[in-house]
Amino acid sequence: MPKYQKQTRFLVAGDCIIFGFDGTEMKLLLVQRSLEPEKGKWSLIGSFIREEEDFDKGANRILNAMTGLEGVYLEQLYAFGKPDRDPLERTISVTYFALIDIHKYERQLNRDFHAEWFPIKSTPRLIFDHEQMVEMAKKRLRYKAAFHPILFELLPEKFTVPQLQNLYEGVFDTVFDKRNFSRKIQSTKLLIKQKDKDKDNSKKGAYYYKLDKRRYAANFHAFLNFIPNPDNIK
Amino acid sequence: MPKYQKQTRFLVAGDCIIFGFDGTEMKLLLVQRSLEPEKGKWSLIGSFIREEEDFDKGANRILNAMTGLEGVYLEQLYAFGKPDRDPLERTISVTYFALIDIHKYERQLNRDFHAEWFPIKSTPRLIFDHEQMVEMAKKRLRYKAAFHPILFELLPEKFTVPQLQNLYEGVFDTVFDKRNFSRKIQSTKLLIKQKDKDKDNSKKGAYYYKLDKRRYAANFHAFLNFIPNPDNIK
DNA sequence: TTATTAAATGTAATAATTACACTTATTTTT
DNA sequence: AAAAATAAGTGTAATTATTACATTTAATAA
Repeated sequence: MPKYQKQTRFLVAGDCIIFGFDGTEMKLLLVQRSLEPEKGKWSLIGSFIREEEDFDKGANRILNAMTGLEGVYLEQLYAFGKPDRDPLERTISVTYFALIDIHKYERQLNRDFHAEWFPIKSTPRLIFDHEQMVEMAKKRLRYKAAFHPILFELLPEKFTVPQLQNLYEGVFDTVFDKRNFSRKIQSTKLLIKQKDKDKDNSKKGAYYYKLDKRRYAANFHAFLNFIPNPDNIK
Repeated sequence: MPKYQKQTRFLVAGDCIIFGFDGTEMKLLLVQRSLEPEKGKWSLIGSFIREEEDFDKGANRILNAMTGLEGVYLEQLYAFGKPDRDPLERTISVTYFALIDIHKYERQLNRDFHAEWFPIKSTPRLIFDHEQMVEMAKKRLRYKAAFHPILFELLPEKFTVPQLQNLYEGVFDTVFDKRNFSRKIQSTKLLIKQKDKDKDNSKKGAYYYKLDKRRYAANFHAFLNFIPNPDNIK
């Protein structure tokens, strides 16, 4: 192992795969790249990691600059490092995936970038290896959601059981029996029923629920096996 | 987002958390560091990533240099990037965990390093953030092993059911009922019973089994929920 | 008032998990 | 040669979780 002095140093970027849910389908927040190469093409949101910040901090900075949000669910996904992934110069990308309540997103916060939500089922071509990153993020999200109540991070404070089911169905790209789904979700005791209903999506209206945040924090790890077989589904 | 030219470049290392199983307990392969800072202290096996290689290739190179092995199970764990994790100069570490058949390891392959197997329950102090890396690797291994038949990677070609149970008990730091364990492992149909027995560990002897590699490859993802609740165990 | 829509709810059959104890093969001891 | 010791190997019943499946209800629109 040689001395530090002889080693090559690399550019390191942070890229964020940002998921949102509009009540009906899963979406991905993308931007049009503002610099060469590939200027104007669709891209994940990213930036170079700065000298004094770690990856978590960098990812939070990137996310905040683009959405104005703080305290968002953010998890390191993978480090991508093919030597030629950026044709201009070798750049490592440490990727994070984020789950945000789409309603809290402030449109066009950052005037320098054109950002847009795309349904995950119809995303545009992305630069470099960003499509591979998105695929990996989708897979990781499925996995995590099969074992932990992570998808609540995508919902507003008040939501209905049918909305929740839509969300799970979107993530797992399947349909669930609503009686079984309801029983299973209720058995977690994470939901607190509200007095009022959402009347926008049906005549009868569906009761609103709130997440029991205390239980959520306490049971996050104990939620395992919500979806028995995420790989086998469908 | 600024131009590439203004950005800082960082050193990037690959570090490997290498697990082995000696038939009785889980072990970790560590080396005494050969360069300053912290020269002579125990450390994970690592090296700087080279200009032309990606992380997977780097991790394989590191592993091969230290053990002589190829085609080993190797999986990216996490990218560690605290600015001060290496006091000499900021260095990113992309970590990998490896599962090897300890019997295939050739002792003192590399004369430059003093490498040693430690029981995972009694490892020495490690340099930098390497202990944190090991903790994360242990946790990831548990998770993965709860859902996929990954632990076979640690076993020799022929092994007995009691050995396999020891392995699972070591990884999950618990004990299982041997009747239930045996039934569950047999139900996967991944084991092929041999005619001969291992007589070293008991008077009666335990039948050897081999892994059905075809089924293993085909069902790796479908093995889910072998251990229902890895977090809750014990 | 009737038709329409989506929400809410229960039960029986099947499958998976758990708890639990004795017999067997072999070697070691007396 | 018999008895003791050791770990391997095996079965069953009780409990719990999962699946499959259809009707009623509340509210609005026609």
